[in-house]
Amino acid sequence: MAESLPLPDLDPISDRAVFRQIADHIREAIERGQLTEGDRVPSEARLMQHYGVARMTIRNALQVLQSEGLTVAEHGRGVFVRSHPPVRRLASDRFARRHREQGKAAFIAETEGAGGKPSVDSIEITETMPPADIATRLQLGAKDRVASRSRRYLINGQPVETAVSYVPLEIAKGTQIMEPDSGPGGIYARIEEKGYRLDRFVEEIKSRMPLRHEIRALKLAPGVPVFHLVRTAYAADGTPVEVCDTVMSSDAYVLSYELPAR
Amino acid sequence: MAESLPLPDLDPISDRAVFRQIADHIREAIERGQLTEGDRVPSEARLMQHYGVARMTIRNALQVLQSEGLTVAEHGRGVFVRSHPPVRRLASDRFARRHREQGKAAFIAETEGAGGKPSVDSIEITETMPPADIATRLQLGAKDRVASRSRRYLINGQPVETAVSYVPLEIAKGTQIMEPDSGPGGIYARIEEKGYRLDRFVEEIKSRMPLRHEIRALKLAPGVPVFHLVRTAYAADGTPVEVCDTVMSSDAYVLSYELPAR
DNA sequence: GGCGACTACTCGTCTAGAGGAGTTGTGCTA
DNA sequence: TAGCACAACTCCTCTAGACGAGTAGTCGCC
Repeated sequence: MAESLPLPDLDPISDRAVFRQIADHIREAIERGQLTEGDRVPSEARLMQHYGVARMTIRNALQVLQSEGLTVAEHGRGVFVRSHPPVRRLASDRFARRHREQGKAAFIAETEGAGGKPSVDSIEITETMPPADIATRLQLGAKDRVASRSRRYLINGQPVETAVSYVPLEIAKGTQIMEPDSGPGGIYARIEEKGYRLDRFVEEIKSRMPLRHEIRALKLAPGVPVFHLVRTAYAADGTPVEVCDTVMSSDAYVLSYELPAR
Repeated sequence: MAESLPLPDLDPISDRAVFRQIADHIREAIERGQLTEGDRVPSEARLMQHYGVARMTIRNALQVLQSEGLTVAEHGRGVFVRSHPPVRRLASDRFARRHREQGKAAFIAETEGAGGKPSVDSIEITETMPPADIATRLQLGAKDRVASRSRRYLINGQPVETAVSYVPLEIAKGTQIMEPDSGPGGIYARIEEKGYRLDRFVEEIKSRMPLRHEIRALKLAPGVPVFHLVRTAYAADGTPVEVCDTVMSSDAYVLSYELPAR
């Protein structure tokens, strides 16, 4: 290869499809470090020449790597090895009361702690009927309404998470929960001020490929899955007081939990 | 469509690529429930006829859906809407001491509780040098060796998880940890018998697309991401006594954690 | 020096074919 | 009736082109 990337030739005996063999070669170059983050993969034209195959065969190979999340194609520039930005921890004490008492919302505290610049975006507050699964989690009746707060979180300008919180209207009404700025300590602080002492949270985590609107909202590269996390907050008497439905770029997060051995 | 699936026509004005429009149509049919789990998507030939486009264009559209995890192609049979098998919870009390005292390993207890048939597979026990990140987590020196137990978990014969546990050799030596059957209550019970009272676990979760060997080992459908979970077990004095590195099909699991509000 | 046009290179989309291989049902044969 | 051969249908791989559109560097003009 003129670009000094030594790709092997095709194995004419193998019954592995040609485009897969080519994908294998490039993948191995990445795994061996011959191509690293941000490097450009040889162009389609070069690869066609090297392997002596049709363009569609090369494109199939590149498609494999892209859907594995190893590369990104940039129109007019080339195909590049994906960079894996430093990940951020979601510590399991992120909802500790002491943080609320210091007036910091979890996301802000956490991001600043990791040396990033947090920002929040697209805040929308509405009064609506909750989706059925949210209503179930909040133990609401068929006619009960909720306040929903949706927003998008960014670190250094890069979107990493979208979230929608649902709070029974009865609790949210007349508080700063209904306003874009939910005040010091965030909505959990407001809920506690209303007399509901928070007792525990339950988080349920799924992992899946993003839907189209999620790819847009989080500017996800192809082949990056998302965490879909639903957190329910319970008051001391066992009543659920909030459900937060969040979708996170799996690139940006390592989730961390501590479990007692009891 | 002869198959009674009413797909709209292409929008000749839209500047959205034809193959994307076609993917959109099929995706919407799935989302609206016109095509449900296990249903066959109209064949390439039918779609070519319906839309009046070339075969590669149809294949591109189907490729989009496949990489979104919505469909699976079966050679010689057709393209089918993926089924999402019932998911299983990983309750946050799965490592509670009471379970160990009842003699059940976490996986067995949990799966039977959910009405599934658990089995374990490919158990291999070796004495080796641990990978660097594992050594760090176990706070081992450069020459310390570990016992590694790798195995694969199945539910009703379907592989769902691979796991490798690393235990410092000093702890594992001479115990049932070195044998395929680690005895009642699993290796945590053995570690406690050796005098290390387990205090807490820390779990770190990433989500990513599977590597090739993981696709094979877990029989993953295309477009299914995996959870990569690393759990470290700490004794009461703060010493790490085990690290377990597991890769789970995101299809088979919803992870669930409970956090105190402290 | 600054700016715009041009050009070479990149990936994106699409066409129109080809042969291959796996699956399934039909219908004939033994 | 059991079993096998075959046909029809499916998706898989690959070729050889076409045009479009985004990017970036060069070069000449003002």
